[in-house]
Amino acid sequence: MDEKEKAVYRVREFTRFYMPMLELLGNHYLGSEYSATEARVLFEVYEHDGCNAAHIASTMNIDKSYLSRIIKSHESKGYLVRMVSKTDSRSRELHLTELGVELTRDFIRRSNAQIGEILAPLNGETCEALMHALDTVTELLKDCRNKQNGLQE
Amino acid sequence: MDEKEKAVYRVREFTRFYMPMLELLGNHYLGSEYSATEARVLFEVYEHDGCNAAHIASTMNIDKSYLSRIIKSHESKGYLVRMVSKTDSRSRELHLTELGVELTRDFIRRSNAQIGEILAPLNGETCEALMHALDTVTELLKDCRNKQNGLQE
DNA sequence: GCAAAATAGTTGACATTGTCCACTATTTGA
DNA sequence: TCAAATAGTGGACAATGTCAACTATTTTGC
Repeated sequence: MDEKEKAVYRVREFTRFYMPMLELLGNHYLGSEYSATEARVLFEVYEHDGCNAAHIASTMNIDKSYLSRIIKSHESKGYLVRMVSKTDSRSRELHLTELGVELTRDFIRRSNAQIGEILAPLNGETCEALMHALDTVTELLKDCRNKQNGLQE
Repeated sequence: MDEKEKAVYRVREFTRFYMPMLELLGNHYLGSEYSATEARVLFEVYEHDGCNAAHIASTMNIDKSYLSRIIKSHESKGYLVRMVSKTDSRSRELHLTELGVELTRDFIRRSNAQIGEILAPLNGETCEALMHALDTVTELLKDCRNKQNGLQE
């Protein structure tokens, strides 16, 4: 097993450990009454106010008809509003309502609380170490991605 | 924002980056015709030959009736066999068939290939760095878990 | 040893989640 | 200006997951 194979094995092993640890598996978002997909749609609009369904469908990689229904449901619950775009009347700009913003922020709070609970035993030093290690992983993987895109594009 | 809050934020940020990077979202396992759940069941039996459904249900945290049907389906496709346990006749030991082992190994090969492709630009040195960083993250998070379980149990 | 509780697994009914295809309306582009 | 592309909707359906009831065992407490 050479270095590269070891690293691949290690990434797989890490993933198997990391995902269940953060309870990222399963369908309900942080034990809320909303599915992970429903929550992510709200999150997407929260972060990209005024985006349209096509944007969400492509970034989340989900079916547009499915998304259409999720958006409809969010609208009916008063979490977001749709406004016909002025530049393209096929497209509707999505905006969270105050209620939707509240709900989304509550998701974020709960997610923070959950992770905060997991990290509770860390002290200043180990916090630093964790963040540093996460930075390293992120940098290395981003480098990989950039180099590959650089070659292809 | 204190150290702890920074770390929590950093973990969330990392997760948002890491999961899509490895294409861990979505329902099909590595573009196969099997769902992630179906594949994970095979994987579980592959790693724990002779385990029973209860073991899988608890480690995967899925409904036993759902699992019962997945196992039935795997059996009907010839991927595994069930044998009544000699020590507990309520329980059935699960064993992959040769075909099931083949399929599972193929999943692992494909997963390795996929991750290998992502890691392709790494060299010996950066491989080491990545593995070391993953080890650090794993250790720190495991410590958190152990300390918390230590307090509770 | 025995009744009650717990456990392994199955099944039916159902709810949720996601996919596929056809369709309208609009915009883009040759 | 007309064909192709894009945004979004809706119907039909398939896949995925949940809940409760049930049988057959095993374990537990007495």
